[in-house]
This record gives sequence, structure tokens and C-alpha cells, in this order.
Amino acid sequence: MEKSTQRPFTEVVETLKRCGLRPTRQRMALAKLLRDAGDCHLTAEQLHDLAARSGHRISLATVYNALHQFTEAGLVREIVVDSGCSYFDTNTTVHHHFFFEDTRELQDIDGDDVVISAIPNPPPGAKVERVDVVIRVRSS
Amino acid sequence: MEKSTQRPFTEVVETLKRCGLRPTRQRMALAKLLRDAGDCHLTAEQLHDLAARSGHRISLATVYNALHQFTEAGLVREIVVDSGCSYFDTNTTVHHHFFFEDTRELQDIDGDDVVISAIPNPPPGAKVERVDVVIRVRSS
DNA sequence: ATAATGGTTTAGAATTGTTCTAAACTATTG
DNA sequence: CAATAGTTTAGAACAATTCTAAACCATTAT
Repeated sequence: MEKSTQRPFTEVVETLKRCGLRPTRQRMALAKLLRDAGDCHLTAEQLHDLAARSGHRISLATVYNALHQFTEAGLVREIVVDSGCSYFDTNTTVHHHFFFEDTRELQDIDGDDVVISAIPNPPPGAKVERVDVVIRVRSS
Repeated sequence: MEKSTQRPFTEVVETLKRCGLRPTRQRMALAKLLRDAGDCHLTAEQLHDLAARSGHRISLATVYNALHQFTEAGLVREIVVDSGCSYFDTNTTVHHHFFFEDTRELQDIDGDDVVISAIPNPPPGAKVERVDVVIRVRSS
């Protein structure tokens, strides 16, 4: 257990408040875990386990709730590449992904490393939410 | 009911055989429906309904089996954009998609309309299977 | 402080999309 | 035409996720 995982409670509390979320015990624990995890891609189940392993008994339903709220608030990003399980990405900057179909794992690709020089206009009335590039690779 | 939906049995039969799949009643029906549907994105459930509506009583398990075999054979493409439900795309040429998050519907983008001028090399040992570009849009 | 208020958490049930199973069936081969 | 091996099927099983309603707790007003 390092200092950074202990300390800036205030930071996390502020972040939550800014998003209109009550800084409850569970949300603070999850937000802190995500922040300290660095750039990574977790499923709800994995975050649930991570919380358990660091001593927090948080129900899976709460993890789902929190992840959706965090997604809504822009603190994490939901990535759908694998039917039947969502990944939540702690890296919210513009970037893309390799997806390893064998291991079902994601790897970040820096936003600058993918150059999209032309995309069509969305149909009238539609607003572009984001552009996802997924490079599907296979090791075998 | 048009001629094209009736006639070229042989074509569908040949296609299936070429893929090493026995041309069974069910597979022929599904293959024909998909061919006649033109470029579209169907879930297993939707194809199952479509089959039912055109008079084929095919079990959902068979639809799943067939779709996976067709995917394996390159006759359709599986698209994952929505956690908890796969789309199967009858358009197997190089192209990309708009995804309407409100209606959960896909729309093709011609391959030429998206120019990706740089993508990073995959990690050593990994072979690029394909590059998916999904433009997520929202109408509201 | 304390109580009232209303958002939050929880276990467990429910739901949904998909896969599995084992028995019945059918296309192919000899 | 019989044997064989692949296919289909209904229904059970499964996994990820959502729902439910009761217990809980952060906040606000007292």
C-alpha cells in the first residue's frame, strides 16, 4: 500500500462532487482504485474483484451503478469490442485500441498514432459522439 | 415474393458446399434470406423472426449455429458495437459504420469514405485481422 | 446535535442474449 | 438401402447485466 493510494481523499471527493455524485464510501473506494490503476481496461467483474482484494466488500450491483455513473460523468469510457462483456477504460483522452481476440484483451493506441484523414458527415440531425478505431489482431 | 427469392437454389447450394457446409434445408433458407436481404445488419433474433415470417420454423440455436458458420466462412461479418447483442452484416466488403446509439442501429459507410492514413504496427507476433471504424452518433 | 429526507447500497431474483446437451433427424456414402 | 456422421431441436444452462424493495447513510433543515 502506497501513499498515493491513501492520501488525496479530497481530490476524489471533489471529483465526485463536481459530477453531482455523493462521495459515498463505495464510490470513493472505486474512484480511488480506478485512479490508482493507471491506464487500463477493466470489466465490472474485474473491478469488483480488485475492490474485494483491497479489502472493500462492495456489491456487484454497486460496481455496475458506479461504472455507469462514472461513464456518464466522463471519468471512464465504456468500450464495446466483445459481445457479452463491457470494458471500462480509465484513459479518457482521445485514443484507440488493439483488441487481441485470443486473450480478449485491449491495448491502447495513442491518438496520434492513428490518422483518420477523412470521415463522412453524419446524417442530418445526428451528432458525432466519438470515433472508435479498433484494430483486431490475433496472435496464433 | 420475387423470382430471385425463389430461383437460384443452385447458387446457394454451391456457396454452402464451397464452404464445406452441408446444404441443409435450414442453412439454405437462412443463406437465401440473407442474400435477398441486401446489405443489412441483423441480430440472430431478427434473422430468426425473419425466417419465421417467411414460413421457416427454424430453432434459434440453429440460427446461431448457422450465423457462426457463415461468419467463419466469410459469408457474413460479425459486428460488435453494443454490449449484449451481436449484429451480423451481410456486406462483407471493406467498409465501416455509423452506430446510432439511440436506436441501436448500424449504417454502412463505404470503405472509400473513411481514409486512415496511418495505423501503428501490431505488436510482434500479432496479425491484423481487421480494422473497424465505428462512428457513434446520437440523434437527440 | 438530531431528525427528517431522499439518494445509495445490497442480496437476491429476474432478464437477456447466447451456448450447451442429448436425443431425434437427415444428407451423404458405401 | 443401410450405415455413418453431420445437423437440428427443445429446453436447460450460463454469463453478464439489470431490477427490486428493504436497509442504509449522506445531507439538510431543525
